[in-house]
Amino acid sequence: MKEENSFEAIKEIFTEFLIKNHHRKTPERYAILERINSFIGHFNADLLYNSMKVDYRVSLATVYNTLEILLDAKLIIKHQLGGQFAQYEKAFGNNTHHHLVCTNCGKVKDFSDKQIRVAIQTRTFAHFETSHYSLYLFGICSKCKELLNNSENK
Amino acid sequence: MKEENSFEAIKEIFTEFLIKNHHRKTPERYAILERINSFIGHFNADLLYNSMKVDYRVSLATVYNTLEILLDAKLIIKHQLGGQFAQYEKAFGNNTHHHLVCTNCGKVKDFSDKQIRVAIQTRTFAHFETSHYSLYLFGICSKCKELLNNSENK
DNA sequence: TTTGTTGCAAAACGTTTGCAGCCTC
DNA sequence: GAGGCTGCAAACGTTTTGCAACAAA
Repeated sequence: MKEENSFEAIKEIFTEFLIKNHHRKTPERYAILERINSFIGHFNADLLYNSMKVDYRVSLATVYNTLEILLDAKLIIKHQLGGQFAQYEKAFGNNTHHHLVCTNCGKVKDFSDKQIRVAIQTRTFAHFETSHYSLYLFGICSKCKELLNNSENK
Repeated sequence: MKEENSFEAIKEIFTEFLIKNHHRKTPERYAILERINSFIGHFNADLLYNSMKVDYRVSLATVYNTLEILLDAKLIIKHQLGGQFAQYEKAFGNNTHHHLVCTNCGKVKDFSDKQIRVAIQTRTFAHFETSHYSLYLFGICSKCKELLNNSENK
């Protein structure tokens, strides 16, 4: 029940952002926001575009355009990890977390750690005003470790 | 005096890495390592290539190839920040640090914080073996803040 | 009516790859 | 001499752009 309401609230935030920045409230933009809301975890522009195409006529250019606006509105977060393509993530509904990135398969998992979060958030700087942060731990996930061990022992 | 010696040590580490991994010790690879050693702070592949071109005949492909090897040898670190291109950084001669990234001008500054470092390094996971990490704090640097304030007060 | 937004396709960008010749080993 | 490495240029995949038609304001 709460889910339904909170997405309505997100749409409202988006609408307000569009009005304030003199952007138009096009159906494509709301359709994309809605699709993003249905995603769990990370996604990329291509995944989003292909998922839209199934039941909604929209161009890749519009997808990128809308992602840019959602980024400005701080409704999504952008990650630049592998190098090949950017990954995105909802910034609503999930609290601050950190990322485990497998350097073998590229998969990203989230975790929370209060001690780390507090250590970072309490740090201030004389000549820098922090707005947000990203923490990535790189390594090997258990699934890949198993695979690598097996291939070595053959 | 220490500088000279330590770079000789770096070259030796590189040589050992090349031998161990059955790579050839080509003059291009050493020339690139030497140029990287002369850099202060972050650099990218294009900057490195253009800097080499001035006095050394080398192709962009070789630059990328060598960066890949140096990455494997853990002599450099790769950052994916803006999205457009990758940035690199020497991993020798400077200890672990974190990054302040200005979202206005894109400049990157380093800082160290023992409390943050310890909090991250002591965290372990049941299904993930951490090898290294990256922490980026995004915000506005004092120079940009001044500029933005001025333009608002006009 | 104005002008921001759309879809489409072509272009741009950093990076990777294929290949013939070269040079370590 | 064998095969890894080089330079060159073409190819790659993601993202951006130019443009005419469209539709929100």
